[in-house]
Amino acid sequence: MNQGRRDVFQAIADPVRRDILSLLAQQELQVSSIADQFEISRPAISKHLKILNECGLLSYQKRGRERYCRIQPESLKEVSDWINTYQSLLEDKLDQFESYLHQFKANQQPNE
Amino acid sequence: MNQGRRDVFQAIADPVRRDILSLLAQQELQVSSIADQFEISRPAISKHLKILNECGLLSYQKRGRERYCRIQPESLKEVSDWINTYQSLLEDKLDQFESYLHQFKANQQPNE
DNA sequence: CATTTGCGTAACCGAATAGTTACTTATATA
DNA sequence: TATATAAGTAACTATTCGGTTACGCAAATG
Repeated sequence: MNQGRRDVFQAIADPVRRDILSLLAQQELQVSSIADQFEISRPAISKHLKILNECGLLSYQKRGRERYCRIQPESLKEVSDWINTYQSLLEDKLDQFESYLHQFKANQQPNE
Repeated sequence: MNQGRRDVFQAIADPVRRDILSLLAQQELQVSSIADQFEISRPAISKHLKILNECGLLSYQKRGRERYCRIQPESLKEVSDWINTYQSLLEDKLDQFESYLHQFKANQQPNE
């Protein structure tokens, strides 16, 4: 799991981390409440949380001996922006599909 | 780099693969033209292409001895959809920031 | 037809990943 | 104050990843 400055693309590559984020989208949770939702050990969860924290997707707030985790979705903007650079390509594809449909329909009902 | 059914989240986690996609967003390219753009070896590029292909982000078209690669952006929808489930959270954050700004402005100019 | 070119595959390697168990520290509680 | 609980850290392990070099094969070309 490891060290160093973290990349949000890599952080969301792991399905466990995506699941953690989706839990936290509903509500703040302390570490062990998160761990309860998974088969893997608590230390493993701790490491995932650390990674999410290091790339800015998660913040901690300590209350007593508990550590509450909150999702910090702003970093997802980086991914969102990246995806958006392909938006026009995606739309072209949709357009192509649309005109295919149109063509198909025209062929089905040639007298329309 | 390995086997099995591929995950688009993992595919885009690697910066080289993201760079390949951005090259292909401009134009179709054959394998060695792609490899020319990178420091790493052609076999390494081949493996990256294979991964992109396995998760549906890239298609091949063979012409003679050349193999042309085309981006297939539809699979990005999966990521896009996932991001969108956090869109409301992101907007809340923006709202919070906005009302913070509003508050700030109000405090700066109390007689407005 | 010999050679070059384009490209995939195999075998290998070091580093990173994701998990484990064992331990420690700090806070809360009986 | 002794004990239980929350959670991080260390050390270790197996697997995956991203790269390499060496090789093979099919298509183009001299």
